[in-house]
Amino acid sequence: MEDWDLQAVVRGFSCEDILDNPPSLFAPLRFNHDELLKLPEGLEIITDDDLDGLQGFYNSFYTVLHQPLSPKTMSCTTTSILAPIEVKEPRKVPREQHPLLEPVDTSASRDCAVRAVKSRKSRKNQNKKIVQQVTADGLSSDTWAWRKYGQKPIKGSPYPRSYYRCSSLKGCLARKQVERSKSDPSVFIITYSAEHSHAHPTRRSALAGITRAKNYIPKEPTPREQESKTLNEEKHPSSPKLELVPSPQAPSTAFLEDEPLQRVSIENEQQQQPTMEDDTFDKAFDMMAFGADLFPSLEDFEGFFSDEFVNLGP
DNA sequence: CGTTTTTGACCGGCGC
DNA sequence: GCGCCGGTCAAAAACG
Repeated sequence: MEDWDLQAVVRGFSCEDILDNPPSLFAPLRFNHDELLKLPEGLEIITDDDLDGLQGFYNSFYTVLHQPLSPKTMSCTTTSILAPIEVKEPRKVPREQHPLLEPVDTSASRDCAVRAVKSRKSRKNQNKKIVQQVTADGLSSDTWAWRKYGQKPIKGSPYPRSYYRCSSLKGCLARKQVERSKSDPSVFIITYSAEHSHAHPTRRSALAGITRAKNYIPKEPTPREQESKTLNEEKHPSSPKLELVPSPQAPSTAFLEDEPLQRVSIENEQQQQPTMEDDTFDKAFDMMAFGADLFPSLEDFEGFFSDEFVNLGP
């Protein structure tokens, strides 16, 4: 990976930037297997089939949410894998003329994308713990919604440890522990474990962008969508249609403000600090997970894309 | 009334 | 087997 100069390619690539900046949210993305082979993490779960699936899955998003770039603008993406392309003069081109957007098998694409994302998540959930030290008034730098489920006195410390789980989505494995430092009571030690299995609930602009795109597609309301929230959650506990809405309150962190004091360490069997490459791929996979969460079933996925703007056939 | 917090009970891992 | 410890569960209370 030493000779893998992604930095020039991905400089400025930020998940938040992308999600907050609709023109580049789903810029064309080329998954080049030869180049992916040089990446240290995430690669091992990507087979050729997965790669094709990810490519098609991603391109489906791009096709629907943004009009394809002109071939001239597109040419600069041919040697990069994760380059968000600045959209200067977007113009609509027929799908069959687009150099990167090939016919998509929605079933295979979505399955491959979901499989790849889940595989990656399960690996990461087993290994990574992230420890932060924050000031007393700086505990809320993470804007996830947490629910406290326990508190225990800790041997050797006069302060108890509080246990939190993510309250945004049933089944989310994300955990968080908070305890006051015994050596410096003004500092709180936060330990995160596992990862969220859903999109960040506060990515408002991204959701707005998705909503706007979906509004372009006439869609008959399904009986499921007309059910009450309670009934929906009983039948579809992991449905993101409800959970993606920003949580109106996060009591466990509502009193917290400001930025974290510092990141202390990342406890991981394999790596101490995420590299630029790893971080970039994490964000790319976050985007994939965001898409996978948005469409909990294949029916949702195909219903979203099978419209007059996208020709899914060969 | 739905959601979150509190808090004692419970459980599994570990060392002796 | 026993006790300790950390993590989780779940019923009741509190909250908005």
